[in-house]
Amino acid sequence: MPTPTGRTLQQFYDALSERYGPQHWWPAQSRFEVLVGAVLTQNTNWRNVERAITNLRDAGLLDIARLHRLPPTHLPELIRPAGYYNVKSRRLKALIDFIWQQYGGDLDAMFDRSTDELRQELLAVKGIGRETADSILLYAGGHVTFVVDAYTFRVMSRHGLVDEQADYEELKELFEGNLDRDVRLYNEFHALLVRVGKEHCRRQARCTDCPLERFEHDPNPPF
DNA sequence: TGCCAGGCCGGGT
DNA sequence: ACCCGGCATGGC
Repeated sequence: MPTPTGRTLQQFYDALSERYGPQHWWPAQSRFEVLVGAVLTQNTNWRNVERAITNLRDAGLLDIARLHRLPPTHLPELIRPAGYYNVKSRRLKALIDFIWQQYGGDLDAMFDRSTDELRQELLAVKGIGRETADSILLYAGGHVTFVVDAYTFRVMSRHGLVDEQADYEELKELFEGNLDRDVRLYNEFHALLVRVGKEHCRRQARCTDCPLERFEHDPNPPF
């Protein structure tokens, strides 16, 4: 995709990739753990999510069948460190119930579905929004769907690369429409955006020592 | 100490 | 179609 400035989203990715190297996302030991983490990390520091996941692992509950059998009243205390533990318990339960009823608890069967169909089904589950659905699709299912999150918004808008008021689907389509359809690329790109967001793009601070400065304030946004 | 962290929902305008 | 309050812990 040539542009007026000669830069592409791929080059934007290259700049990040060169600076940080591979991110090895999603940080999990199984696909099911990705689903759990995707729900637990909603508006929450990943460090706190890790504590909750450790609790589940220690209890032998990082397993869809066991978690499905677990009385719902036991879940909040286990995931307490992740915050919002009451709502997240219901959301996790709703997700597991959905997989149980629609796919007999079989993740392979679930991910056999087409990306669009499965995305719609996941979005119909209470507590599963767009980012959570896309994270599950990409990082657990290996589906080619771009994940947008708060960091994506912040990093891209801070550097004048998207309109401040762009919404989720708009930003998602920007990436999907200007990159090769490649799971590895989508995986790495989103992880890198989180990385640079964490290190250089805090909410109430100007970006510092950012590898993306050469993309900034371009009167002719490259994409 | 107050602000922040890999959202989402439901109700109100 | 937006806008907002609620949800909650732990780190800095």
